[in-house]
Amino acid sequence: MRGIELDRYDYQILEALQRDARATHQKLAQEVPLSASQIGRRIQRLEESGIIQGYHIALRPDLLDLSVTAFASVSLERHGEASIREFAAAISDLPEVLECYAVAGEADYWLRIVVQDLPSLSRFVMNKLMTLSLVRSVKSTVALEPIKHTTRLPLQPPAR
Amino acid sequence: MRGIELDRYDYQILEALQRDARATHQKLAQEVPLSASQIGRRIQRLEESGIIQGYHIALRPDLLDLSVTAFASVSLERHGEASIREFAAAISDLPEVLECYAVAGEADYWLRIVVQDLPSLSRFVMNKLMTLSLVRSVKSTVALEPIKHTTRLPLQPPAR
DNA sequence: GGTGAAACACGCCGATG
DNA sequence: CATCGGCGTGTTTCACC
Repeated sequence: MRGIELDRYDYQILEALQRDARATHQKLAQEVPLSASQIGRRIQRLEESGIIQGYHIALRPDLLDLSVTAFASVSLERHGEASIREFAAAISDLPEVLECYAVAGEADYWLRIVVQDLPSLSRFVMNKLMTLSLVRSVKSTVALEPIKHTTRLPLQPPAR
Repeated sequence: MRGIELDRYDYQILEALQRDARATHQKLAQEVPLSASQIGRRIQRLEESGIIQGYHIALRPDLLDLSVTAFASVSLERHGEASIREFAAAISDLPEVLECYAVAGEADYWLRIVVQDLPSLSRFVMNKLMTLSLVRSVKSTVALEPIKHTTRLPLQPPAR
């Protein structure tokens, strides 16, 4: 699934936006050797192509009474395509689950969960996760401390 | 570490900004029963208090030649405070590592890694991760498919 | 790539409870 | 006295040339 062709300027724009998503076109024009109007047009193209998915706000969970981050490995009972879709839909409806990936190995899925405190985690795993009909087993681990958390991708600009 | 007191309007603003970080103050004023200028002032306060950490752009990794997401559990040789700080600093310098948490249990740290392809993953783990002096062992797993990925926190608005 | 008009953010004001 | 809405100014964006 390759998108449109990006040149070095597109990559420079993306790098700059990853650093500061609120930079104005004029500010970006100071870093990228293009005019502000060209930068605006390129950003629009990047948005339309889906490369730029959206603009998000980063909140500090600990200041909002969300002090527990946990991980869970989940194994399913069955592995048919319908089961997988059903599980995916159920996970999408759980706001406490911020990330979920299908993985190879011991478990089938891996989740990152954010909740208020340990009792909330317990309630969430017991009442919401394990009660999903397809779930066979859940193994959860509490995060002790966040070391790093970024949304910045390691972009590989073209050599040219 | 509790921050400033937030009322229901602050929560409504945060909810709305989590949905659309580029919403203008006027647009927000249509959802939250406050004037645009008040909303602007509250957002400023939320930024100053650190609750709003920043504004980010969400890029689609698969369209940018970053098709592999992997997870790694890392165990360290020693666990003194200096070792931990050294490891944290080293991880922060690795752009391929997007998330890292200290965890309780079998491993010491858990990482999420994004790279171009499987050979890149192999190179990264072998040459960059395992060569960190403090690392004793690394166990990595490749993500087969992303099911969910959001930055939206499950906010708990006050009852009042 | 540049230029205009419209929309926007932000600081200042008096009013309100 | 903290918080509010309205207004004016400088800035940004976007359609058009």
